Formats: sequence, C-alpha cells, structure tokens
Amino acid sequence: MKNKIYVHVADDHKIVIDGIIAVLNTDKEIELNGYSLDGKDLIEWVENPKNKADVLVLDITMPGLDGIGVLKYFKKNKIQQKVIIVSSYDDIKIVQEMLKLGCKGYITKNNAGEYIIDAIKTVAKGEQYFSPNIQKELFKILSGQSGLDGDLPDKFLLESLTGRELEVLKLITKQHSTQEIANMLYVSVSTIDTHRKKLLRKLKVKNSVGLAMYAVRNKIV
Amino acid sequence: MKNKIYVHVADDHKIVIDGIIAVLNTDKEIELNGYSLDGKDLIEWVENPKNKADVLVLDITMPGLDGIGVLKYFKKNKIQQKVIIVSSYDDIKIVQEMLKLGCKGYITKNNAGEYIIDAIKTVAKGEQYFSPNIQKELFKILSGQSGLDGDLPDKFLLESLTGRELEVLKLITKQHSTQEIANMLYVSVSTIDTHRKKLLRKLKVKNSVGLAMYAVRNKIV
DNA sequence: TGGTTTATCCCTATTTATAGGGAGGCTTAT
DNA sequence: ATAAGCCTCCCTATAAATAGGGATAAACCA
Repeated sequence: MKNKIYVHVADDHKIVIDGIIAVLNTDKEIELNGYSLDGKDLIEWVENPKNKADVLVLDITMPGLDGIGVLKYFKKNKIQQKVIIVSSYDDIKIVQEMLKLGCKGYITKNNAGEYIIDAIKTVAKGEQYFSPNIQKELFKILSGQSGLDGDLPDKFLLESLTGRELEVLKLITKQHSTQEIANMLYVSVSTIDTHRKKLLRKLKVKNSVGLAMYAVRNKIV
Repeated sequence: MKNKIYVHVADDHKIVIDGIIAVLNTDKEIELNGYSLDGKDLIEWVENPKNKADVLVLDITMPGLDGIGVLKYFKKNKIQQKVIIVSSYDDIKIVQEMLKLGCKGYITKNNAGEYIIDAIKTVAKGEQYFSPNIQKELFKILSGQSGLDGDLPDKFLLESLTGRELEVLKLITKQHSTQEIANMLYVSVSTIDTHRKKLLRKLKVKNSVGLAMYAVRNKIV
C-alpha cells in the first residue's frame, strides 16, 4: 500500500477549491489537507509545524499576496515546497516566470480537472509536470520551433508582462476603474496609473479597450 | 444600503443546489431563502405566506412537476413570480417556450456560476436576463438570421442592437475614440456619445472595456 | 559589488468617457 | 394617422484615462 499524498490548496475562489476537492476525492491515494483563500493564509499554514503537505496547489491570482508572491517568499526564505500552479493564464512567458520562481508543475484551469491528479502524483515523486497544452508550448521553445515568422501570437512579439501588470490587466478586463483597482490591491491610484501606462506601451495598444482585446485574444482572461 | 434580494432555488440534484449556494454566498446582497427538490415542493413553498422570494431559480428537468409545469401553474393561477431558468438545454426553442410561459431569465448550466448573480440582480430589478450564449442566439433570431419563423413571443423585451450601434461597437473595439468614430462616420461627437450610452445600457456593461469584451465574446468582432 | 528590474508614488496637464437630461426629423408599422 | 423606433444633435457635469516627466526602496542578477 502506497503512502498517502497530502495536498494543500490555495485559491481565492472557493468554488474552484470545491471543484478541486471534488476531483481529488475520487483518488484514494491523495488526501486533501485543508485549503487557504490567499497567499498570506497559505504561508501561515505552511509555517505551522503541525501542518504537513507533500504538494501545494496554488492559484496565481489572489488578493493581497498572490501565487507569485508565495513562490518568491519560499525562494527568499529557502523553504522547500513542491508547488503546482493552477492558473487561467496559458501565456508561456508566465509559465517560464513561474518555473524560475521554483514551481514544479503548471496546469491551466480550463483542463485542471483532467490533469490535476496526474500532476500531483508526478510532482510528489519529485518530477515536473505540465498539462499537455503547456508542454507543447514549452517544447516549441526548447526546440526553437516557435515559428517566429509572420503571424505569430502577440505574446512572442511583446515584452513580457510582470506579475503585477498581469494582475492589473486582468482587473481592467473586468471593467474596474483605476480607482477601484487601487482599492482592491491596497495601493495608490498613481501606482495603477503607472502599471496601466506600462501596459499600454508594452502591448503597443492605444487604450484600455486595446488592453482588453489583447487579454482576451491571448487567453489571459 | 440596498435591500436584500431573497432567492429560492429548485433543482432535483442536490449537488447543483450546493454549487448555486456556494456562488450566491459570495454576494452579500443576495440571501438564499431555502430550496426545493422538485416542482411540487416549490409550489407549496411559494404558496405558504410565511415564505418570501424576490427571485426563483428553477431547473427545467425535475421529477414529477418540472420547471415547465411550475411556470404553467403560475400562469394559470396568475401568480406573479420572477423566475430564472437554469438549464442544461441551450436549445433556443426551449428558451422561447420558457419566455412564453413567463420566465424572466435563462442561463445555461455550463456557465451558470459566472452569470447567476448578475441574472438574479437584473431580474430582481424587473428586467430580463440571458447568459451571453443565449443572448447571441436570440440576437440572431431578432436580426432575421435564423431558420425560425414568426414563432416569437408577443412581447420580446431583449433589446437588440441597431445597425448603427453595431457599427459604433465595432469601431470601439478597434480602439478608436469617440472623436475618431465621429469623423469616420461623418456625424457629430454627440451622436457617437449617444450611441455609446445606449450600448452601455443595452449590453449592461460598465465601460468601453465591457463593450469590447461583450463584442469579442459574442463573436461580433 | 554594481547594474537592472520591479513596484511603488508623486507632479502637471490635457483629452476622453460617463451620466443625466431633452429634442427634432425621419422612416416603419399598426 | 398615430405610435414607435432610429438617428441625429445639444446641454451640463463629473469621473476617468492618457501622456509626459521624475523619484525611491527593495529585490534580483551578474
């Protein structure tokens, strides 16, 4: 009999956690050991010696401390954790960024249910795991077949966005004003203004409508 | 401070009710006021003067008395209830049938979580609501792009976009400003302003980003 | 260590967008 | 003929976005 694999999940959308729980319950080898609704809670949970997880499943976008922040915190404090990112972003540059920050797996939310069990078991063994769509993109880059010739996706033409910029971009597509976003992220309006300006320049679009179109066409939202 | 919106849900699958509860709990304006597992229970609940719901959320398929039967019962007994149908059917003919029977909103189960809160709030205000995929189908019928013929309900309140509005919407998604669009169409800025205002109201979005998102998600662009 | 990036914040200034309202001319349908 | 819908234009206001600029602390990388 194999040992149980203990998993802890963090996502700000409870409904997503519910979904993950439902899927994980179908596998008797995997045991869910609680969940967190944001990065701060997660870190508190991890640092409590009473808690134990073999694998952490993390969303990128969370209020306050997000998945990126969590990975950076782990790196900075040299905390060894096997982290799988479950995100709605399928931008390969984001995947690369997450890999740099030390995550061991990456699956997209649109097919998370299909692969999450595989991902957890694979990462628990100390290997890396990527959902097939991500694997495909990574392979293209590794083998230099990214097809940089003409009608490529915008993402290859543009400077990569920082985590914060992506976060802001996503909120813009949800029709939030600069003021609202500032309140949500607990920063000043000036800061969001700056992020917006950088987004307009990096993505070479004219206004917020252009940002939204970029985001939806690159499946960031 | 706004008043609470009281909601009662009827669906024979408890798991679906659980999901709806989970989503509705994320909104503090909406208060779930119990649930029923079939049409008969629902009608008993509604006819009990102690109970009060501003909006009823109904499945079509239920054992015994189904959603259709419930709507027919309401119509026959002249019971005024704001009903939103949440169904796995995305057949437009069924939607039309439900409209004739007096339902105020229709969303499909595959994306219910995304739109149910909007739907409830909109219907509570006395307006109609349809999830975008349904809207799209209804829009096709309205603009004569469908094989259906004269089978429409007498009062069809879903507002469709006029030709001019559609034209302006497309230009907005191309990142043109109001001034630019006015120049392109040889009309005054005021006119485009008016079109934009009507678009925002009809599509129930907050700003031009919302217009762009609507357009791209409904494949208008 | 020094250079770079990131995220944060501020300044000034102009342009655009949003939100009400009303109103006239025109076509279409009842 | 009357009503309804559409397109057009205007008014008053406020809110938001855009476009430059600069600046600092912290983290990261070479």
